[in-house]
Amino acid sequence: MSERRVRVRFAPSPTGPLHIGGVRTALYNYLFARQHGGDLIFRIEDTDSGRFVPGAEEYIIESFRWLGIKFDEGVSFGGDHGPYRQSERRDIYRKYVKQLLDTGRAYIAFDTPEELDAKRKEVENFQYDASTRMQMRNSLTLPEEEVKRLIDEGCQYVVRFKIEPGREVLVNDLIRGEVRINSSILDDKVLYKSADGLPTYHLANIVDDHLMEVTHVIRGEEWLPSAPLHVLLYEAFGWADSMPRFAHLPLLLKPVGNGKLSKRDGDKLGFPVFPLEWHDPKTGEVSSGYREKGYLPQAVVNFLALLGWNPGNDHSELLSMDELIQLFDLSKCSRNGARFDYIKAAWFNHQYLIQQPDEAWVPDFDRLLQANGIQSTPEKEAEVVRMMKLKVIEYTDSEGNKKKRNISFVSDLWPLTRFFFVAPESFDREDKFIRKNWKETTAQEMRTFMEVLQTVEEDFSVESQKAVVDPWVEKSELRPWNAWRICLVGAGQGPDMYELSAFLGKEETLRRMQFAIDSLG
RNA sequence: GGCGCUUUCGUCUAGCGGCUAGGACACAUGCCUCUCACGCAUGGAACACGGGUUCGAUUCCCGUAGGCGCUACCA
Repeated sequence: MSERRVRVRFAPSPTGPLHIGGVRTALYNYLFARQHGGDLIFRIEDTDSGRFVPGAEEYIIESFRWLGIKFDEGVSFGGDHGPYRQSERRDIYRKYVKQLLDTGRAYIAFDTPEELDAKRKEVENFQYDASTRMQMRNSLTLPEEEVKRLIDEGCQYVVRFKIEPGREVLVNDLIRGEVRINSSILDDKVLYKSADGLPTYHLANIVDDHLMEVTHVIRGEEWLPSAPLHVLLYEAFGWADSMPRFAHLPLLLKPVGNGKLSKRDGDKLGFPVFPLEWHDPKTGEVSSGYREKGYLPQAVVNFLALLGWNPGNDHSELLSMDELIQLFDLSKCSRNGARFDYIKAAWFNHQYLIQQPDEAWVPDFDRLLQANGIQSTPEKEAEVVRMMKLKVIEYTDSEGNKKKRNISFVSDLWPLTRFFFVAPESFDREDKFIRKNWKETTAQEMRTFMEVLQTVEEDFSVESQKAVVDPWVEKSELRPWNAWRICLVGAGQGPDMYELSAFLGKEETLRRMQFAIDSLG
């Protein structure tokens, strides 16, 4: 094999938002291209005019921009192998369809979709191939003048690939090894439709990959059955020598149940299957996206990379894009479908989230508070984030060990920070923590404690409180912490009590205590 | 139905003829602590089945069963 520059492509169809499985395919192409110092091409396969969805192309481009997957050429990226939109390459395809027709590798068929449907109903397992094509209405069975007349009359037709039966076709797959199939089971695939003057996927795909000098075709396993057809097409064009290598990736499966991952699964189990939120222009339906759910792009990339590929035992599973590029290896891709584990996806996000600086959280946290009807200031929010990171995300325990909390998304913070902004309105006497920490004598103790707090300086800083409270705690031998926490939080959670009361201020702290005493008695 | 791909803990996987079958997520228990879904420690948990090949199979081959995909004038 000659030393060609590695060129791969990701070629979605703009029929809607980009599925997460497609994202993984693109990612693998990107990793492969980068590792080999090659090019990644972005091609739009819009040969099915009926399924075109406005905005899909822009959505896909924005998704990759967010994820940090960069293309070297293609739609919106430039390059000298264009145009990269298949609907703009009609003349090119026409030329190659003619070549196949002229060399007798393809023929014109006039059978209407209705006729074919009828045939399929009539004959069980009907297939348009060597065994049946001589009974159909095509340029093989009709006289030449008749064919010409039909075309001149504007009769719609398709061009079919004439598959030679009884041949063993070999597909050499980088992941699966040699796959052999007999050409007799292939049907005479439609390559071109006169109705819209566009080729089908198969023809356009081969012509474009050849013209764009693609060296490796890395795509989903759903294409494996048609790979032999593609091999045959390369041969028919006389391009067998420069045929790309194939690699068919395992599919992403539902987290539970049978079948491949679908949009429905995301809705049902509450995780996104699209990188970005998508507003369907036709139905108005909104599908959630990883970005809007609070995922970090590095986490999505890391998680996806490991779904169907693994660098082996000597590596951490936390891998940056650069590390992925270095480690990626097609031959180490697994061959069986991978269930989509959204719980683990959240764990990856946790890992990347806690590495972020405090400031990075504030805008998202602010949005979270606003969504919950809280008016606050950026300074206050930054203070809460600091406290939560200190206590909840990362803190040092009594033995000096660094500890971390399980926050997967900034939005997880709301139930953990609500009490900073909203005073407890009621208390659940059945709550384990409250039952254990609020006894008959507690109300009286809290009253006494309030008197002590009254004497703290008005600034109510942590230091001012400690100066007064610590000695009192030591002398009185009371341990007010848990009961105090009930007063201020209403439950057994939250940061260090001094920090919390300092944040709330003297007035609010005492107010909440009085309320708890009145409520719980 | 036909054709193809596939089969290691619940999940993602390591393993490429000889291992107490390893890791990660999840789960359970314990420790720590003024609370918490963290951290640390510990634990339970897998080679689909049946034949071969071999001194020896999780590993190689063949069946069976299960899973997945394709079977359009969609990609």
